[in-house]
Amino acid sequence: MSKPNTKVALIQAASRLFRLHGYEGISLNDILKEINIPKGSLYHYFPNGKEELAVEAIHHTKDIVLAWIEESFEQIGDPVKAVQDHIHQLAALLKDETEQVGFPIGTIAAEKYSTNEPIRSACQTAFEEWSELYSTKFFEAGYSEKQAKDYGVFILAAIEGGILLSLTTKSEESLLIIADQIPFILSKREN
Amino acid sequence: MSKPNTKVALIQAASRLFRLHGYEGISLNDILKEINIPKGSLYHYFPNGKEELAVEAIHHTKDIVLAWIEESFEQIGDPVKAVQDHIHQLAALLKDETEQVGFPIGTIAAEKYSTNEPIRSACQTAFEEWSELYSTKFFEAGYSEKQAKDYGVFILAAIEGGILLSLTTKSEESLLIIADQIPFILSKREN
DNA sequence: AAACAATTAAACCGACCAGTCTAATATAAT
DNA sequence: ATTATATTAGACTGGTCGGTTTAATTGTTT
Repeated sequence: MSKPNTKVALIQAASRLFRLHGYEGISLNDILKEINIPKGSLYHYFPNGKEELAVEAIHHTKDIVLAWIEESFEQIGDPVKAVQDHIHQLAALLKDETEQVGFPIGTIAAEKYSTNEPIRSACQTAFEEWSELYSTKFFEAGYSEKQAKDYGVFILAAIEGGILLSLTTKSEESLLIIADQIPFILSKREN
Repeated sequence: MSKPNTKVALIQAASRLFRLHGYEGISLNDILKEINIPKGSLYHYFPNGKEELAVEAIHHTKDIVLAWIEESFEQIGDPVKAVQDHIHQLAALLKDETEQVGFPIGTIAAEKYSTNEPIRSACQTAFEEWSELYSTKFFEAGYSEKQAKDYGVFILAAIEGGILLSLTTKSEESLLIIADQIPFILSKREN
């Protein structure tokens, strides 16, 4: 009990740095240096080293994003506008040099999906929970069960791709184009 | 002249391995070992080392994908069906263990967009040329200039995101859901 | 065949990697 | 106060990294 602040600080720093540079692009020394913590502490809290820390960092990133999506839906009733709001917030954050969001989960998933099963599994969980959160909101807003599910997957894919394009081109344009298309995608059709 | 087969072999191997494991996930020794080439040859053809090889590998990957998209459009006139065909081929390839497509450009872009300008720039070029190829095809098929451009970006983002989801979840489902939505996205609207 | 350039070959380098280890120190329990 | 436990501290290890260097070899030109 008492104060495992060190463990929390480690997870937060790892979450941020893995988001920005991926799994192989950040060393344990990088993480430790940033928060001034000795290596002994890391291996005390995470006996299985980098992999274990990464899995917990992925869960942490997942929870942050979940809460963030939820917030847009709670503040804005209309699911179409809520998704657009979320994307607009993303675009604004990517522009902001101080806020370094990076490519949440995407980078580490792309790197390790084929070579590290615990990490791939953690990334899958994150994607599934994000997608399911969208689906739940759509279903609650009156979409059919199948449409809610398909749209959840589709919106997540478009946003993930949009973040990657915007980061790579150093421009929010891709994300804004995607936001503009959202109303046409999220229509209640007969099929 | 004559036979710079070694250089081509290096670019092809690098293209494949970077696609699968990213920039930091693959060492020069990994690449050299796979095609049995000594380190001296690599630094003969690529004096600036890993970064220079990566930039050429990115261009190579870009060209492969360009030709591949083009093929779907040439074989199938209707742009909606052509995009669907391309996505279905992608989904099939990801399932096939022998064909290792990985996450073309995406992984290396996600890793290095903020820390290596030559690589970021090469990735941006790839994304732009892919997107513009889609746009050109849409425009030729009668879409308005703005719609053609926006749809090009949107389709690319959705496909990139879909590949990432399918790889991470080890299932073609995400890509198939996206393919099913394509007809509804690519509609000729008044706006 | 002699001279020259292009290419291959691999030993080698300092830097850094994830992970280990032992000791010191703080905190809690008795 | 004393013991036991949790945590901090950082030097250290074997291995791998990207990159360098020098020499051997091949190919081309004359």
